[in-house]
Amino acid sequence: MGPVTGMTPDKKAETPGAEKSAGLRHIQRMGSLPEAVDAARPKATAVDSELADDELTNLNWLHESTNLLTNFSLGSEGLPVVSPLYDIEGDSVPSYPSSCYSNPEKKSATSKPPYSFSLLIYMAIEHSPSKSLPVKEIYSWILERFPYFATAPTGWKNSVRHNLSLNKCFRKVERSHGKVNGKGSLWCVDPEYKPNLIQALKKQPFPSAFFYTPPASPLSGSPSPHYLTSVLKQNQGRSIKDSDIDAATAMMLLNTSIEEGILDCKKPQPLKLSKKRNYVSTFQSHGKASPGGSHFPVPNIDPNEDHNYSASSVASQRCVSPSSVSSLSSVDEVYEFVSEASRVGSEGSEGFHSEVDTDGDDREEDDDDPLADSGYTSQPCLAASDKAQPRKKALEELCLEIDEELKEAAGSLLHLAGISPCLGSLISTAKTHSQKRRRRNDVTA
DNA sequence: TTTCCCATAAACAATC
DNA sequence: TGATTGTTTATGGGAA
Repeated sequence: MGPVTGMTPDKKAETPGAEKSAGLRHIQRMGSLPEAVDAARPKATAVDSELADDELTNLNWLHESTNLLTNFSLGSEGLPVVSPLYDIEGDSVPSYPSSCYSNPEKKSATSKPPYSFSLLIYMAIEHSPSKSLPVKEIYSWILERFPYFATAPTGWKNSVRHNLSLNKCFRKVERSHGKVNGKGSLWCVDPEYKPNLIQALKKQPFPSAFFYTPPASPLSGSPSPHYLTSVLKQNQGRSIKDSDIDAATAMMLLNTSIEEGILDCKKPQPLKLSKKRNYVSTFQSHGKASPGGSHFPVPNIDPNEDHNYSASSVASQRCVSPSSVSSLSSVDEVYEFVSEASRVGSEGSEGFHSEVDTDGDDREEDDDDPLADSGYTSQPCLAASDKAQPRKKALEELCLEIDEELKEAAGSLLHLAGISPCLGSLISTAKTHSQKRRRRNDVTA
């Protein structure tokens, strides 16, 4: 077979519209959880839903998410959250302290990851620095994150390859000439389908631990990741730029960060997640797939048209209306919002410990971890003790640093929320404003 | 019950 | 030659 840089003839044979439809529908289903996981998955309480309704009308979600982002890469026990992609059932990369995952619900490493192969591949590829990986590397990545596959029958590799070949989301790219090792091609995510994959990710049902936030935790009052994913959803149809995708990936990471932070918490109320087949089509060109796909509705790409989601859908499928997200009616509100977000974010970090990579022997890719890209990988934590006084200056610098990161995070989230990029400068200004205010407070304190 | 999605298995060819 | 990679087809289970 000669070098192939595009889709297979089979893929090309389909009409673009049909392909998109197919991709969407397939992705709709990609988040399916295995029964075992589903059984342990929490169901949303009515209160959760109501809160979701209320809170979706303001920017609290962003406020809180900024807080969350502060702890982006910090587990509840100060352990690094290098990746969100561990088995969400609590399995961890062996090199990590098991205490981090000492969850009563923890299952053995034989538990199957709740991600479809498509998502696993997507995450693997997105996690790579070059956003492209050879099959072997994809294997490795999956194995590293999901020990389940270490003991699973080898058929999963076949499935991975099968997915790569059949799934329109993935594209084969030729390795650069002069390659030294390896055979086969690199695989990347087709940008055209990235939004679909992101949507699949954000639709990913999460197990119980994901959504429970202890009231007293620094995440207290934080909206469930669903709030964030709702915002993502709001933008689902837009032409998602790379930055969006990075942010979406960040959200994905955030979700797991939340998980990490709550694994030790009591069992949460169940979260009822419903899935609707609103998208029609398939990534896979199975013979069973409807040919042509002409009868498939065009995927909804208009953020204003949310009819892809049932009004009765759970909070995770609700969208934050653009107006609500953009409800900052004044600069002061923006000031207040950003300032508060930054302040809370900085303070919230107190509850989290220094991120020390206890797993330095593995994954050179950490350097390219999306978390790192987001600037949330590693934030030293200064103990709040008497000794902190001489470190005040350092602490302030740290706060400024964190502020900067928060600003970026907020910017990304605002962008995702559909708020005009012009707000970025506004946020910048607000940031300065908040910093000055904090300094004043420090002085008075 | 039907339809669709997904996982899995298998066969086969091409390439290293 | 064997292993790996990539493609394709078939099939069964689960969910809507």
